[in-house]
Amino acid sequence: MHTRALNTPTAMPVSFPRSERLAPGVANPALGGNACTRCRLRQRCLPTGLSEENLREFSTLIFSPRRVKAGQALYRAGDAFDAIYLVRRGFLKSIMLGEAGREQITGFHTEGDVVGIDAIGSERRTTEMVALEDSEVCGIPYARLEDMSRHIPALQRYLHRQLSEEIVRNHSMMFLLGTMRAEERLASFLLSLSERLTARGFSPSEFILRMTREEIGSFLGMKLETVSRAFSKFQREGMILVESKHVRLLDPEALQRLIGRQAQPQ
Amino acid sequence: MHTRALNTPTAMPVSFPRSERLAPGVANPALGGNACTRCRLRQRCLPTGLSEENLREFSTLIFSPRRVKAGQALYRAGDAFDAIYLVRRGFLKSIMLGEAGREQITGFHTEGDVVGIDAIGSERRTTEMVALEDSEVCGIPYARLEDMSRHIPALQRYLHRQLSEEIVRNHSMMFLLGTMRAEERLASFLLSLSERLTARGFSPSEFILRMTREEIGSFLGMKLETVSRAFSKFQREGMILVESKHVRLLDPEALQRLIGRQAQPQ
DNA sequence: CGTAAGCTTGACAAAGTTCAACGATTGTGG
DNA sequence: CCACAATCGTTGAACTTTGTCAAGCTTACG
Repeated sequence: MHTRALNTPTAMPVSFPRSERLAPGVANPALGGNACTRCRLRQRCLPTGLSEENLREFSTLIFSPRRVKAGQALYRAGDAFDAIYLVRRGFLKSIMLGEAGREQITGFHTEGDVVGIDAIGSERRTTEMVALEDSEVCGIPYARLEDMSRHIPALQRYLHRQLSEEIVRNHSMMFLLGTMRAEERLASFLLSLSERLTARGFSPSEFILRMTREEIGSFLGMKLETVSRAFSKFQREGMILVESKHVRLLDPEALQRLIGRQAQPQ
Repeated sequence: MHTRALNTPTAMPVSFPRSERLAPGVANPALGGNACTRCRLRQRCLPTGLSEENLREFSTLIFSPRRVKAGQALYRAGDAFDAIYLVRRGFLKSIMLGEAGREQITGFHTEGDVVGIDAIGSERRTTEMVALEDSEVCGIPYARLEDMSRHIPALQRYLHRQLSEEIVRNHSMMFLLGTMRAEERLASFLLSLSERLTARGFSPSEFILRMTREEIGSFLGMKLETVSRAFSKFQREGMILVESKHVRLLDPEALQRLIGRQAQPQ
């Protein structure tokens, strides 16, 4: 039935950009110093423009990959902030906790993403990072990264770009939460998910949601029932096919149009 | 009535990042290169822990203060990103523009704040910064700041702290927009405004709003009528006194309680 | 195989928006 | 300096969107 690879943990991407693959499951030679240069994600996660020597030096920074099982936390609010992480495999959510048991998901993260960078400047974590499926991350001790970025300009630029991207993402999220209605939010969510998966070599139109309706709702600032109804409506109107976690976008332009219409001057 | 001296920095062209390309960051003759050490805001806006020498060097980075009149833009979306700014006086809003004329205010800024830092990593501005009252900002060319932060660790830390604070602020905003109801948002807004003003030595309980109801609404993701009604309700219940832009907090604890109650487990 | 978790849907309630009217304030040009 | 226009703020009433509660169904899992 499916002709395209889905974004399941087992499926390999169909057209992985510059596919440079290590046999899946092969243990990373612990701190080999050049582990990164052989990583299948190096195009995506490493700073560009490093010399061979710099790359080797950078490589020594990195902790050997750490596993985080589904449901487990990579870090919790209150933990000391001492490292940022590169997601090597899997899928995670970051959560912000407030008073009265209120909480909100502030992001979903998958392979190639840098996570945990938001705590820079504070001593402790203010958010929590929890795996939604079995995942693997590479830690980079932040103090050493900061040091090293002082004499490797490309690394400094890399760090700043990551921070900047975090800020830009947050801004679009504020925009979404501040100006869009429920259906627009969901449409926007689906399109951006599709975009991110495409950039990783997966099918742009068909994917598996790794999170529950409740988690989508938390992220988008709405209740799970509203998420569910919006999914059903999109399906009824022929824009998507949805069956539980399995989604297929039939008419992305329609979703885009749904977002675009609103509010003209005067 | 203000007196206007035509040969002061006041007369700077509005579009200076584009046209005024020469000598960015050259020490301002009028201010003698150590202007910062004598600035009334130095405790608040400068990096801490700089040696005398470093401080002097940092000082040479800074453009002489530039005025932005109420209603004018410091920069617009699409402008080249080449500097960040320290607000020396006044009050500004940052705006994010979307399709279909949608827009959202993503922040309000006043003296001592660092603004325009969000575009790091991109070539161009993605947001717009507009003065709500006559304001004055000091520009810092970003490229040179990045350079200099390489050999002055305290400066690097300063930069990272600013970025981090931006991220943390954005997260609380996402939390507010994602989990709070209209009245909670407004209460939260008032309390944080009070907090910020207190930190600047103003009265914690009485202040003048520099923005309209519509701007508050845009920031908080609600309509101006809803803002107005919430104000009226707070007043009716004795929590605040409000008369147009003039606000007095009578019972901050009640506002705090209003936010705190909601949602228990199971 | 039974229980828990997740998803969908309906009916109703609550919150927020829209539209409209009107008063107050501000700013501008005569 | 006044008069007029424009902007801003408040409030009511009708309406729309979203949340709440409840039921039933499916799927996952021990």
